[in-house]
Amino acid sequence: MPKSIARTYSQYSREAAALLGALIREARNERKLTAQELADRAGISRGMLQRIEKGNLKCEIGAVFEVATIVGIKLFDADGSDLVKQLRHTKEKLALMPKSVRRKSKKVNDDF
Amino acid sequence: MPKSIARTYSQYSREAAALLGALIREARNERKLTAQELADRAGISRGMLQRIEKGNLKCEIGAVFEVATIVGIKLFDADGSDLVKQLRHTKEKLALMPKSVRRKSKKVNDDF
DNA sequence: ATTTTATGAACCATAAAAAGGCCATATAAT
DNA sequence: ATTATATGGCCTTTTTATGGTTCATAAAAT
Repeated sequence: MPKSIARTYSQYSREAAALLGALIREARNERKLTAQELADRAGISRGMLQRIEKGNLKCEIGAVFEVATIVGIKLFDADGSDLVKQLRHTKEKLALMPKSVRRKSKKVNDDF
Repeated sequence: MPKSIARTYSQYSREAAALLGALIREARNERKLTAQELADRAGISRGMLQRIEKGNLKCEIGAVFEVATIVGIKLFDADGSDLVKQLRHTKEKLALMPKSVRRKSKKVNDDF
């Protein structure tokens, strides 16, 4: 049972969401879409789009990605994107990775 | 009242979430963190982290961002990132943007 | 081999998010 | 100026995602 969680977010996460929201809003305006129109296309409510554009961290990621995609924002664009670069790396290694991880000892490996 | 929505997601959104999840998992393994440990640090449950790593689109974006941040994934990294590039553009323009958008006529401006 | 620990998947109760409506304000068009 | 449309909050109801639990399997340590 979700027991009254008071979630906290790092500043980085907050900024990331706020910036993404601002980017979405700008893209929407450039395309001359009203909030209602974009919300309809994304299959969400207008209030939801408002929260996304404000950078609300509680929005579901699927809704954010959908909206971003519709207005033409590429989270993982072609080949220049740093994330895509990292991911290429990932997918190559993924097949040979063990499914679980165990540290050598119980010593906390807190190296970062 | 939410009227029993069966939300659909674009393939792009699904892939984006799946890739991000895979990236998180790899980063977690590289840092030798167990799912429980990472979940604890992010302030989420282990089940939630599982869903994130699987690319579940219904997870809240704040949780995904937190986890990604903790394992060192930069969504909007320094200055090379394409998103940051776009955002710089955005923030400059933001101040002078109108708050609402109106099209010239009622003709649907569907140019994309 | 045995033991210990990590993961994956399902279930359930409930806190929380989302939709939809409404209204006030703001902006754009006339 | 007036009119029309867009946005931003707030509120209530309904839906859903989340945390917690359990269990089975998988992998690592011993």
